[in-house]
Amino acid sequence: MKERILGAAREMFLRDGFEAVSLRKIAESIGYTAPALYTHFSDKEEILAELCRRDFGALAVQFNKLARVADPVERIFRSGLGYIRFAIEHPNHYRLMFMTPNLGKIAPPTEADIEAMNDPDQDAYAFLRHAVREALECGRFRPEYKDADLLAQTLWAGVHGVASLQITHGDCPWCDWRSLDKRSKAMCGSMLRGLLRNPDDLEGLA
Amino acid sequence: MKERILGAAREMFLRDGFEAVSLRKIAESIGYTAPALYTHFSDKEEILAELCRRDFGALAVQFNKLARVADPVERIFRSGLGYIRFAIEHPNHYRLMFMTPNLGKIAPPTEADIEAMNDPDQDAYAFLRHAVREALECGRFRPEYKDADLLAQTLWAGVHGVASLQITHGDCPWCDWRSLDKRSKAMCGSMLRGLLRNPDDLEGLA
DNA sequence: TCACTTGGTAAACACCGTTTAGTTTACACC
DNA sequence: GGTGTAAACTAAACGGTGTTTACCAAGTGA
Repeated sequence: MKERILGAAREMFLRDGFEAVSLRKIAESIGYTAPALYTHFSDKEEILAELCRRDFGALAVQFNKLARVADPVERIFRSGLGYIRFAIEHPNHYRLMFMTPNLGKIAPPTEADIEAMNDPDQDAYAFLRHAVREALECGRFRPEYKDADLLAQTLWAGVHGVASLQITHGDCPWCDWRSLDKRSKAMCGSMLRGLLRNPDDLEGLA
Repeated sequence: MKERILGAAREMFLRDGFEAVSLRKIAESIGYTAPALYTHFSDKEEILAELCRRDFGALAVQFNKLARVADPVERIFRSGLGYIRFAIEHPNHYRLMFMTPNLGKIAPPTEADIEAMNDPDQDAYAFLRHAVREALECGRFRPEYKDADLLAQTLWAGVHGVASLQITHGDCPWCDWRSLDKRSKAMCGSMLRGLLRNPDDLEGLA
């Protein structure tokens, strides 16, 4: 039934990418025929959307394991590096979740979703925002930065930029890339130092 | 002939996106039939690649007009904001050029391309690297940052992150985005300040 | 027993990128 | 001038796609 479809679809999407997987192949791999999928999903994109909804939580779990550090600034720094590593280790998964503009048409979040969105254990963005808020409350950031959401969104954009450029153009012969490790640390280091009230807080991390 | 194909393809790609445009529609719009395109291009992606090759230069031109500022740090800051604005004003164009992983298979750059790649007037990345190098030579950056390419790539990734997240998830009901303007300035401001030897250099820009 | 829903199939529709075969055109060469 | 050849184009087809339609079989409640 529904779970088998999602399982097969996830495996194939992650291995071959969204566009390379056809409904016929998904159906065949679990012994069904293509139109059968339409009794459970309204179209191909809804399968993708359902997978994304579920896997956002999994990313957050990995996040929490990865970055249980007392100091919020160090936690943000490590989260950034971990985020990029996650993206590069699961490029198709990452592309599915953060580089495909198909979430605009999915249903708006339910109340349960909103609750999960605010739980740092279930949502990676909430995890980041929580750390930012902690650092803000300790007065670690410069006084002109007060909005935890703005800062979290900016930090997220920074690591997303490194990750997505690597995924789409990492092997482009036109680009003379520095190593991904250097770029990741330069991004997390420079962005964070630019936010900090005392730039020396970053000593020993970069 | 070839120019008419490219002209029609550019217009349709930018209006409807790469996947939504079929070879038949391109051909029909200029009075040809689909297989005729294969006389001039080996496949659909080659049309895209040729368009990208040409339009990279146009972006650089817009860049040069936009940011003729003496101070290299201010120039970098303004370039970043201009870059994001360009991306958001031409989202399909931007997606074509920087968010589609199809440039790996196009031919490696020729000698003329390499020359253009190093000319700040013709290549936006060279423009950015040139400004970074200038700032480096003036001793504006912290001593641990010495590699102009690494810094240029990091700055590029930062603005690309803001732009691409806005394009793919800008109207996502799950995300409670701050304004694009705030996010752009927070990105360029924090990243640049984190690189600067004297953070006060940024006063009056943000 | 009978209506009705559920979950599936086979066939078809309208496309897609691409290939093949054949046709027209123009131009170089003996 | 006749002829061979290459280029530019078309009509038809191939295999594939997401999706719809029509139909069918099993289960369920009245």
